[in-house]
Amino acid sequence: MTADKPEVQADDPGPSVANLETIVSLSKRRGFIFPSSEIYGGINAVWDYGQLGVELKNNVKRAWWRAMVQERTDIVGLDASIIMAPQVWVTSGHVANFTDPLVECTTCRRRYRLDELPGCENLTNTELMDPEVIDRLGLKCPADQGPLSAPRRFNLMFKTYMGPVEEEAAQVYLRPETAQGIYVNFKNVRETARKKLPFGIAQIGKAFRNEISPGNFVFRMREFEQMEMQYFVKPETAAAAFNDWKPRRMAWYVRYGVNPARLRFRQHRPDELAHYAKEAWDVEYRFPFGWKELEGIHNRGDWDLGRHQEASGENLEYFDPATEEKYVPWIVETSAGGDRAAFTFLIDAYREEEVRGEKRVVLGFNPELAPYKVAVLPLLKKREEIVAKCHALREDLAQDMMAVYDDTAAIGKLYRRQDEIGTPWCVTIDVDSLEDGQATIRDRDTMEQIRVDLSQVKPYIEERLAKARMRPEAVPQP
RNA sequence: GCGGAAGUGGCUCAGUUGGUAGAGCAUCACCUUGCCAAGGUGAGGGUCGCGGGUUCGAGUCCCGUCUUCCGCUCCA
Repeated sequence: MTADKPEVQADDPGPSVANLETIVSLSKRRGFIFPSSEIYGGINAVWDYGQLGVELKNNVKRAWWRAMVQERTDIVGLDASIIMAPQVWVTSGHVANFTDPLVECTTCRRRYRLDELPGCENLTNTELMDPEVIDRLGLKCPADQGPLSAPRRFNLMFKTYMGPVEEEAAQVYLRPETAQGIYVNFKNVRETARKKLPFGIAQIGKAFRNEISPGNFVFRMREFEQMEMQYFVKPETAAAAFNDWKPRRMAWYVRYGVNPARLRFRQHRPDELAHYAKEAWDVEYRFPFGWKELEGIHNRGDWDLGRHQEASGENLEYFDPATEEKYVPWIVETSAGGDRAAFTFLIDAYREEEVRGEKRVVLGFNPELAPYKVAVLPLLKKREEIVAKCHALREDLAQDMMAVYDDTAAIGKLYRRQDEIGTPWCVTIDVDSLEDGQATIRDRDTMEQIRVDLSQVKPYIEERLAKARMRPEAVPQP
């Protein structure tokens, strides 16, 4: 393992497992994340985003899209379908590698397709999955004669049927990764977007995997969102492109508030490289349950386009007008988890503070990611003029940002409610406001209060939001 | 997939040797207060994860199942 940072950051361990339990409970209590289908007992490794969670996640996706598409001239977006031609998954290698009964040698860890071992060629599906089949047929590891595990089917891909009849011919898969949707559209985009190499295609979308070990809240789910960008380059420049994207991707998390001390890179060892990868690094975050992958940056070479070109018969080469060369582009991929990113921002924003002996939880989101940007609160809800001004202000703010009104508690409690869900600013209208036309803006992080004219509330917040989006070059490097 | 632990109102939990459920917080209403989780009164909300079984009677015992967490395994 190669790490750019030491294994332990004693000075900043980040949220603990106990904090995580608080976060999970808060997520449920305030409406960030719920177990899916909870009234029926839930379903394994699937979660739903509630009224606050959907805002957070949408903001995360928007922030990613901003960095990948909006701010760049060389990357365009795409939204490919979840159901693709089954042949795609044959070409990609997913069908061959993840739908078969596998057995593993318990000593050398080699894996075999059971139906390819001598004497097993004609076994039925039922026989192939019989736990006793190894003993019954006296099977041993072909390499070292070690004992074999019971057969296990790696049903990575979700299957369903297209059309009215459930038959083998109509079987389709829910995509286990979004990348293939980009590869199969490479030719379409290249022809219509008028981009010269190097250029990229970015996509955010759902993917589905029958993970063997899901868990850790929303860290590993069976239905999840990927945020992927495939960058197509001239083969000789792939290494340089890789080295450009690698730090850029870690900086994105820092840009939106993740503590750099809780981020690191980890390079894949040669023996753990995926079949398509020439080089692979992960951006890892220090979760309460350990350092875990947030995002992978992979040099995929020409593996994908080459395979699709061969299998489809379509010419996927790029003609370079400058050099008059023709070649299959190489791909540098950045593949992030949308749910993991949202989870990371949630965890990293967590902090506990003590105010006059009372403990309170604050989610210190970057304002761009906060579900609500501003809460408008009346100091006195008895005064109709105050309430009316609050509603008018909220309505005006809501034209441009998520803004909420709340009057169902004393002001101190209203503030803390907003702190707990990470609202960066609260605007309070009081009796004086009726006279001087000013309101109080209270900052979640500094607890400072400033008094501004009502007409200046929105410009003030918009200016602060713009600052929260800090240009990439202004972001401190991890 | 294996082993362990746990599932009781939105959250955190209590429920004695089986006798058809409580607390705190939260929520809502009203009164009071008015700049950092104030106080008072009241209200709503649970067939105790789900399904069977034993029993006159099960949150409490038995079986199955689902879900979550921990460990192992696994991990494109």
